[in-house]
Amino acid sequence: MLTSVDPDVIRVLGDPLRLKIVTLLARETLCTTHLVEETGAKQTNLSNHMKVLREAGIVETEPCGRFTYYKLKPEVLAGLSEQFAELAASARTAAENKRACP
Amino acid sequence: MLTSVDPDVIRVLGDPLRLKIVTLLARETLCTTHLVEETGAKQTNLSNHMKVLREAGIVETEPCGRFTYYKLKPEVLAGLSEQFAELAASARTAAENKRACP
DNA sequence: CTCTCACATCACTATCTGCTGATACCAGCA
DNA sequence: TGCTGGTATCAGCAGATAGTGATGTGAGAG
Repeated sequence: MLTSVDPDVIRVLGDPLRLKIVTLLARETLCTTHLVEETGAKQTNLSNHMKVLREAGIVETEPCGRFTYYKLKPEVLAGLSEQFAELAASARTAAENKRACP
Repeated sequence: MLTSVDPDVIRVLGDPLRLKIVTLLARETLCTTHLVEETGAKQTNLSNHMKVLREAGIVETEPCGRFTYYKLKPEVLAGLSEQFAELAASARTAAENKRACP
């Protein structure tokens, strides 16, 4: 089945800074301070983006004393991967399915 | 290797209407008239989105008389799928890689 | 040739979105 | 209990973006 991908998750990942955050978090679990160092972005800006990522269900927070650790939810990325794979597979056969000119 | 995904392609796919177009094109090759029928969007609006999709390298155009057929480039979607799969795989091991609090 | 139709481009507007500084909140430490 | 440092929230602004109507272009049909 061609389960249409959720536009919201993709839109959230479409921002360059957020995608960088996700790439960093794919390597290790980090807290905001680390992300500030790695990305060079302001803390406020990062906090906003982390909120967006959290509300999109892409990351989870894990308080650790005064720090907040962020970890990726791999199943979300895996789901995206699968849905894009389905789209790609379907697209390969779509070349012959040309609807007649109206 | 953790090849970072291209934010531009993802951002382009993040728009609901564009994602719907891509989903439709994954099923069959269509021209603008068909897309207007299927999506209910104005022709001008669709033309704008098709331009964005074309410039992002996601679709190809194929003139057919007065009509313009759009077809997906499956390799782009397949590439996305692969990159998200890599991110997901890396994220699964990242839970243990917790950097120490600063 | 002229008209029609499919599509692209232009100009404009309303809205959204990312970034920032100021500030509030909250946990641990002295 | 007051202080400090890490994080979240708020308000505001500038730039980006989606949508729309008017218009241009180009290929076929009559």
